Amino acid sequence: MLRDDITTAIRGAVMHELAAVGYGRLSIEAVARRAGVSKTAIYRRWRSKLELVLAVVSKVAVQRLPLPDTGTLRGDLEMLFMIMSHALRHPLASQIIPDLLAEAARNPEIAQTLQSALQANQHTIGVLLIERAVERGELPEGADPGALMDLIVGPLYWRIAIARTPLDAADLPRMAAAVAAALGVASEPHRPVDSGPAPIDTTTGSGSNRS
Amino acid sequence: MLRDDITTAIRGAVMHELAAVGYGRLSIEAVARRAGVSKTAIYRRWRSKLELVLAVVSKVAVQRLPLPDTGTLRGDLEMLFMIMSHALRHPLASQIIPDLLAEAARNPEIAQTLQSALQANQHTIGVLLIERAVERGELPEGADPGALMDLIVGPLYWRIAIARTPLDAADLPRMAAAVAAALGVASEPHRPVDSGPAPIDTTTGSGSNRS
DNA sequence: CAACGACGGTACGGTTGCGTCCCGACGCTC
DNA sequence: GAGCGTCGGGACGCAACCGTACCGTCGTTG
Repeated sequence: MLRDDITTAIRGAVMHELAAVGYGRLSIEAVARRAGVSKTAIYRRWRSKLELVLAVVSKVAVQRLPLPDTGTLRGDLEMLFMIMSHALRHPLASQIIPDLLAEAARNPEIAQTLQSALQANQHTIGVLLIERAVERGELPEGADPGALMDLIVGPLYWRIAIARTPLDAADLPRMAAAVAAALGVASEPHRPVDSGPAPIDTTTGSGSNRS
Repeated sequence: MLRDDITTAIRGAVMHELAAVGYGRLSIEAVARRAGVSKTAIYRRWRSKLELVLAVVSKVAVQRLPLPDTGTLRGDLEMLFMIMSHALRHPLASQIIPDLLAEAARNPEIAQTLQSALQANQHTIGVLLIERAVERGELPEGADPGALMDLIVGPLYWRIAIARTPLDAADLPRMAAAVAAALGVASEPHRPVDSGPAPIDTTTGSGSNRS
């Protein structure tokens, strides 16, 4: 029986090492050093660096985010943003996630693992949040969660993980409101592009308004 | 005098190598091999891997994107999205950019270089696109380009570089419309958050609707 | 209490990359 | 056409890491 405490130490070391040097430069030796463990201990548990990282990351990524129903799309978004920004603020997460996502562009196995993890959360978010909004009448039916996902997670992810501009908690409601508006527009059934320079209805404009 | 053709070959090799293995695993030897050049040729031009990459990337990143005035915020966004998606579709760019952005989280020099490059484009986008919209009356004055940037580039970047879902060109207008709506809401002057579970107006709701 | 089995740790050969040094080749100048 | 300066290429010593084989230890079982 493999000792749990050592397994745990390895897991932690992988996370820290991943954050410190990234997947590309992650070395088994460094993980072993940081964990205060021998390389053999690691090779006994996982066959390769890829397997090790995938296992550790999967274990962490599976943790679902709770997403309470606030009663409104905007409220749900605000809540989601708070949770996301909290999660992405973790120094480990904010370094590991972009790194692995970049690595996923090269390594199909990593891509698939992340895709699965992402898909899980996507369902938490997509199915829950969006379908809730549809049921409330805040979004029209037939809204495609996949297409809306970009609008939901894109801005916050960019802000925190890419631009890394400090994000005041007070900014989240504003962002939530903006995204809610975007979702309204994006999920409208196809409408002809009002060509030309006519002033635009920046709000959801035509149909599909609630209340 | 250093031979230009060799310098060019090195630059190309760096880009390809960067895309293939990422910054973390980029090795001078591999660059030299791919460029069909000796290591000395590289060390004569740059002192280290970091300097090499920064120089090559800076050279590429400086190229500004043209951004014609279409007459409307939505049109400008659509145009911008087309340009961005075109640029991000390049296999090299779509692998190098996320990789370097992830690396920037660890390496301050890379962060600063990218920040500069990003800031340049940010001004192209922010000052041009947003101020144009303000002048047209499509956005209220005092809109903070920095805060709006997340809404503009976040969704498309997420879609192409992170989720890597195929993006139909026909989807861009929809996304542009959605983002335009988001910008309208986000740039509204502060308004009290309607607290509580009262049904929320997911659109811009109260005032400030144009047209 | 003895023997077994599974564990973690150390040591090893092989590989890869770093950064440098030296050499032959090429072009330019007088 | 001879000499000089600069270039690119190959080789070297050094360090890190990979994956494995072997060794001592500990807990368990009969």
